[in-house]
Amino acid sequence: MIDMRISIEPIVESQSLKVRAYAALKAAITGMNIYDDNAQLKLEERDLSARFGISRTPLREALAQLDQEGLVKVVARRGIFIVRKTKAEILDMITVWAALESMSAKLACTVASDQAIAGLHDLVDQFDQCEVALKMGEYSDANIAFHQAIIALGGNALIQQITDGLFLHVRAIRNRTIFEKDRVKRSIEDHREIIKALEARDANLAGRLVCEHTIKLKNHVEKYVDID
Amino acid sequence: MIDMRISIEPIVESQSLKVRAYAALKAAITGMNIYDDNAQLKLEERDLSARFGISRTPLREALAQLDQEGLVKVVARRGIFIVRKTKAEILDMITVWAALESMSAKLACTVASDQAIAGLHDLVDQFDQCEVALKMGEYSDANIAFHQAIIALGGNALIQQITDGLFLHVRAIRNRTIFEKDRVKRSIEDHREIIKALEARDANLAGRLVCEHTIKLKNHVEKYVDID
DNA sequence: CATTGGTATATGGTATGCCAAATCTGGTTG
DNA sequence: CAACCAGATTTGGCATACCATATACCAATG
Repeated sequence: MIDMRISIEPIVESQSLKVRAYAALKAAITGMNIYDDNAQLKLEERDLSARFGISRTPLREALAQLDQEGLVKVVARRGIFIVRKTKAEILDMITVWAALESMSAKLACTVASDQAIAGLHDLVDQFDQCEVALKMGEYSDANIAFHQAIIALGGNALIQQITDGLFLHVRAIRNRTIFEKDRVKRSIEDHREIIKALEARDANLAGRLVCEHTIKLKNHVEKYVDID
Repeated sequence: MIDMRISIEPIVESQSLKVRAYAALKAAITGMNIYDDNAQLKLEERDLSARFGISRTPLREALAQLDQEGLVKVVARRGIFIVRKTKAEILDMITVWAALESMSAKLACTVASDQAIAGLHDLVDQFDQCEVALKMGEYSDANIAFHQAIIALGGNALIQQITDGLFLHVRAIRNRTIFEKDRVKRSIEDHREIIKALEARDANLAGRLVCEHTIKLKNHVEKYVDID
């Protein structure tokens, strides 16, 4: 018997103002180069609520969430400030990234399908093209996309959630990162080796390679990125 | 010349009501056995604000923060619910724990002082006494204290922050965890070996031992803990 | 002119009230 | 008796007004 019910989409449950304000603010903050010297880092509740056309209450809740995530800092009777992470904090984040992606790679060796692993090749190829383009931004995004893919293969939702937050911050310093063609080339080689290890289902090797690869980035940032 | 200035302590800047409400709620929630079958899992804003003697606004902000941390879930026009993590989520948490503590152990091999590492022996000894007491609660707390100590040795503040949040949830299921004397004994042996590896500054070994040790816990929880 | 103390303003924190949707309750109806 | 409907109640979302304090500005003072 044919299903006679008309197809009903649930009415777009318009998200709460808080959620929408949160998304808008997060997009705005992560979209700007906060590490530029002339970046505007101060915000005001009343100004923002007026510009969003909502009251301060849901806006404050969105700001509180961003505060907890470390993107802004709300100071009583002073203002709301977009947070620039210190170099030490960025290095700590990359360390966490290394640990979690390494674990994901190990997990992927048992849980990921051959097909899913094979999909990584495309990402490396895109990455390779960015190398030609020699643009830091695209390079960085393609690089992060590859690592997010490995993390997704591990199937641990919490790791994905944590690292998504980290990537936001690491991404923000890319304009402060020296672009070296050699480093990109070596990076691509690393990626190809990682894929090989995953395909061989060699958990120890994959975990080690991923960790070492990200620690290389950490060392690079430590040496060549100048923030604070 | 004597310093004639009177000694002035900065006035204790009383924290905001939001912060205090957050702390009180968090303590209350983590202090109760939310996995007990007859646990009260529903809260109400107005009831809580009345009992705390504050208005709903700061209370709501505290609840929103707990919501983001995953301790409660605020549902519009339904209520506020204390969140019971699913078994899969707990397992994911333990996996993250394993990855981050393993990384901390590796870091500790280079950054921790001999003295700091030596301090771990005391924790194992306390742990050993808890074995005699055969109480799940004390065992669990002493166990977590040991692992937090290793994480502290790594010196990565972000890892500490993330794992502190995880331990809250893992701690909450301890009453659902079967207490096995054999497991405790093997656990203590593991701990002593981990200390040895740290003292030998063998980063690879320490990292591996810590990871394997926590994965054992994960497997134990997977097999013997019944929640959901 | 430099210093100092008061005052106005800016700005995040808090209290309160209303709104809309979900739920509950009691009675009506077939 | 079951199904159902309407109004009352519950409850989180939101807007608004007021509060307290950090800062800026200005006048009084030497």
